[in-house]
Amino acid sequence: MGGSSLQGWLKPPGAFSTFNREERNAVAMLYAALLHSGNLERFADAIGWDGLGQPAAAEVFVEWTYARDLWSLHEDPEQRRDAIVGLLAPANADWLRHCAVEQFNTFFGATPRASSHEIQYPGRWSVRRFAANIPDNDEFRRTCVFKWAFNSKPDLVIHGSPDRVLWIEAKWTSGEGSYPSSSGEKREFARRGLHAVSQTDVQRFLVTELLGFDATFAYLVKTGTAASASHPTLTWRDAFSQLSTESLPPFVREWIHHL
DNA sequence: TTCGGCGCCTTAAGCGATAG
DNA sequence: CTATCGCTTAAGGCGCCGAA
Repeated sequence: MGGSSLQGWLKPPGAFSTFNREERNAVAMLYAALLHSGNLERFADAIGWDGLGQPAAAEVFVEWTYARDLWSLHEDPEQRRDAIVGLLAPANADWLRHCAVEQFNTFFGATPRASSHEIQYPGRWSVRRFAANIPDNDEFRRTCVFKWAFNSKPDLVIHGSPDRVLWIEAKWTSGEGSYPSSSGEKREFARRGLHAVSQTDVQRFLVTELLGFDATFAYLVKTGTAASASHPTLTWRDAFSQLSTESLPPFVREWIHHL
C-alpha cells in the first residue's frame, strides 16, 4: 500500500469488512443473509413474529417505498383526489372534491409549486403552507401525519402471509426520531400548543391506516441503549447469531464477526 | 408550430457532525 | 442530550432546443 495514500498514515486494521460502520451496509448484509434458505424462518422466530407464512411465498425489500410506488401507478387525477379526500376526511371535503386540480394542490402547498394538471404526491405537501389553510389543530396535526407517512420509508420489510408485514427499523448510532424535524414546522407546532409526533406513530399510520396491512414492528440496534420501548428490539449481533451464515462469502462472515 | 426529451431550478427529507 | 448546520439526494415544474 503506497505510503503517500491516506492508508499510509492511517493504517487499516485489515480488510474493510473489519472496520465498516455504515448502517445501510448492515441492512444490505442482513438482506443477503435473509435470502439464504431457512434464514427468514430463523429471523421471524428471533423477533417472535408469527406472520411469515410459507417462506417460499415471502418477499423481502430494503428501502420499502410501497405507498410511493402504488401512487405512481395511478396517474388519474380523480382517482388520486378521491383517495386523499377519502383517507384524510378533511372538513372541507366537499370543496376539495370539486375544486380545480391546481386549487387542490395549492390548498396542501404542493412543492416546488402547485401543478395544474396532476394531483401531487402528499409527501410533497408543505406543512408551513397548508398550516395557513387549516386552522383547526386536530385536523392540522392529522394532515401533518398524513403527509409525513407518505415520506416514511422503513429500512427493511418482509411480506409474509397475505396482508401481514414485518417492519424492521435499523438503527446504528441514532435512536427513534420524532416529527416535526424542521425548525419552521416546530415553531408552528409550538404556536398551536401541539406535541411532537413519534416516528413510530407515523409509521403505524402508514402501514396500518393508509395501506391496510397487519404490521409488526421490530428494531435492530448496535447497543442496548438505542432500544425501543414500544417494539421488540434486537442487537445486530444477536440477530445475525440466529442466522445460518455458512453459505455467505467470507467477507460477510468477517463483517458479522466484527459486530 | 408543436411536441418530446433533457437539463436546470426550487423545495424538502434525512443523515451525520457539531456546538451549546 | 438536543438543536442546528451542511451536504446529498429526490421530486416535479419549466424553459430550451431540435425534429417532424
